[in-house]
Amino acid sequence: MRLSTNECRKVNLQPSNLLQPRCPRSRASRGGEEGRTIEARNPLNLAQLATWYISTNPYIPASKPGGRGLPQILSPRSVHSPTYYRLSIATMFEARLTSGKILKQLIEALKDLVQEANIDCSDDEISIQAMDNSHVSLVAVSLRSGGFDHFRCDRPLSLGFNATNMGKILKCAGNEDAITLKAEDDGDSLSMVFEGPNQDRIADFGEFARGARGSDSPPGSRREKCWKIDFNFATMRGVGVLVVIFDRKIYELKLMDIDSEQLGIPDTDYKVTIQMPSGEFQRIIRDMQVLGDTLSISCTKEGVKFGVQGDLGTGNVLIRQNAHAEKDEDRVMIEMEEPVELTFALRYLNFFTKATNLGPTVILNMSPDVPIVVEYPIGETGHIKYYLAPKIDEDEDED
Amino acid sequence: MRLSTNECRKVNLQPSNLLQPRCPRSRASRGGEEGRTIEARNPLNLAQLATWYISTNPYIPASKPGGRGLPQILSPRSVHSPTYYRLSIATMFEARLTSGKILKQLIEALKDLVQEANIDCSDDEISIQAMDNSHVSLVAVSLRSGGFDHFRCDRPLSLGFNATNMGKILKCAGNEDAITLKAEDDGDSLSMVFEGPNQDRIADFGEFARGARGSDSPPGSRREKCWKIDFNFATMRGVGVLVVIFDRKIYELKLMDIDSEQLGIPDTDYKVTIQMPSGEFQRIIRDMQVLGDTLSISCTKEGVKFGVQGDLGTGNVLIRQNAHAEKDEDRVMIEMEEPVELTFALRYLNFFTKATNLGPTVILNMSPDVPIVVEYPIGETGHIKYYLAPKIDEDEDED
DNA sequence: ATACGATGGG
DNA sequence: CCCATCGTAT
Repeated sequence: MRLSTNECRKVNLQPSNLLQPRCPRSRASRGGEEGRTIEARNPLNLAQLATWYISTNPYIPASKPGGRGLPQILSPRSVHSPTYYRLSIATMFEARLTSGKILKQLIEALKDLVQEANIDCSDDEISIQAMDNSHVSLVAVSLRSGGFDHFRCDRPLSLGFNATNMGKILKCAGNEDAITLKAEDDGDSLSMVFEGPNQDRIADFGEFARGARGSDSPPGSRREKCWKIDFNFATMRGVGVLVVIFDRKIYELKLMDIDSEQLGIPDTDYKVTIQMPSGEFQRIIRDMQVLGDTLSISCTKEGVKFGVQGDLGTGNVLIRQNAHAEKDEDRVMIEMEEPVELTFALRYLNFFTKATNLGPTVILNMSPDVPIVVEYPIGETGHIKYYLAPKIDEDEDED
Repeated sequence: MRLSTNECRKVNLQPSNLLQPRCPRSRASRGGEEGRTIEARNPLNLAQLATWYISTNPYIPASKPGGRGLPQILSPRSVHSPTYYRLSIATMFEARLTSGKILKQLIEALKDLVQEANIDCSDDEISIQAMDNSHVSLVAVSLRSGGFDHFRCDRPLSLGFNATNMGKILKCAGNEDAITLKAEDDGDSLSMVFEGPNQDRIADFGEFARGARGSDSPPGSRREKCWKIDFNFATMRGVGVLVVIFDRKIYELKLMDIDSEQLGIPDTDYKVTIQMPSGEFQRIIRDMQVLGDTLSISCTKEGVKFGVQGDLGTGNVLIRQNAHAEKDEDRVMIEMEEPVELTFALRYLNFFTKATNLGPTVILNMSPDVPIVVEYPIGETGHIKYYLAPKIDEDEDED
């Protein structure tokens, strides 16, 4: 495939520095893949090509015999030789999170509540929306593309997954692993690539070439002169480097078609908004469950009162505004237009607190007679929100 | 209610500095409560009043609509204005432990052995005495009033509780929480108030007043001018301050009537008294259980010998006097009038070691043919003692 | 199989 | 004193 003039401009290359296509545009036998072979006249151009490639296609899948999409460096006698590049551009969706832990925790925060859901990928975010199995509560996840190291989504994609199974696979990722999600438009599986921390060897382009030499095919093989290397891209000391991946795990999760019932999530203004430490909220929910199964949350100017009544006795926790705690995460901030008191099933609130580890803070939004929103912000670029309708007040019940 | 001259003296106020009662003595509708409204001429007097109030009534319950016992500051235009105080003096029993952990551990040390018991409150101590469920052993707790931050018991009170349920509620307290117990004479529940550490905002009286202003009722309400604040009292840098409580949990445990079988606990002189590290004793009991279910404890001039026999083999641990260990808690001290050897069911001794965390030391008292006393001192002002009758010697059995 | 509590180690 | 891992209990 010929690099367009525009592409050459992006990568700051003169078209005259490229040996243009050896291979004509072609479709590989599997999966709508295209191959590129591009020859650069010198290592600088190779670097520029790599930069461009990575910027548009951050994840390069691992080598498989007969595999596809593998960038190959063909016969580079040295970095000073022109180098051929074949690039896969078949990937429709690809997103890399350095902090794979977030993904692990997100699925943990879902899977008790939801069995199956769609991951909806667009060019600016990943989102998940689903009702819980008993259709009592609703959960909505959003991770905006800016929160990823690399993000590419050629067109909107809906990936139906089983949360339990995804949880099982994600348990195979270390907490420190970077996780790359990858799916193709017509695929029936989601690739999850786990890369261990501190296990990458960093090489500049020279070392990269030497490293590549080391991963040569066995002597005498027909492909002896065919160089392959798995790499990822990073910027270090302001200089582009190639990172040789030493530890890579690839899992493929089977996907399924799931009816995406469109969930009407109102974007109401709420009468009260409470921000508090997520751990404290979790503790309150856990403690209250000892005494009963229904929690009342009452917000007044005095603070937020959590109350429960049961056979053993009653519990009441009062949290007061504390907007100036030393640590941000210890702050309790209450915005109130008018007092609100609602009651909820503790069972579901307890499910919600599975998200506690996603961040130091939880935000509760309440208005009379509408579902509470329990929101856990995820860094600066995402959130998981749970919606739960209040129990009907007994008095109203009698009406 | 008028402050008596004596009360004024206690609080170091001249009666002339008080604006005496606006409200006549009255009884609230619920629970035999009395209201006081006292006006002080200046903030210093307010401070003195607070001191006095707190010293006699350390816990101030949270505000409830129409509730009782809430101290109210009425219309304090500034701290320089006279301030009205309404005080609850209905509480019959109230005791505050800064180290709530002690209470948590005490109940943990009871609940495997005893299902229900009475907390007996008198003006100089809290005590619990009960036989275990199978009436084999006996446990006796004493916490003297001096061990509490505040202690008030207007008249003796017997509070029948379920140990499992109290344990559940105490698990809702943090290990660092201060715990206040509170009961009323005619009540059927025990209030347990947990206050977190370092979550109080400390305000001098000026700030206190400003803080109060912020918690005003909604504009236009009838109570617009009625100021409420929950507070506690502390001494900081030698100066009295009011501490605004930011985090307060109130649990009410249902109480029950329990027959208090009067337990004849002999206060014998024992032939041997052994003091040793509680952790070491716990370890011995645990290890001995591996080999058998009966432990012999034999105290001679050589030291204390713990022995067990079973199918797997036998175990023997000898503890020698070591009265001069570097740390007090490592000391082993044996006082012996005459050698004693007794055998006990390990099952019960193991229950007793649930109290290990209450202190570094355990004291064993033994005489021939009478129950052993396993005592865990609690600080300087309390203890938990377990009594267990020795097994009848087989030889005697055969006689 | 999953979910919570308890315990042990950092 | 908090976290993580293990073990139990549903």
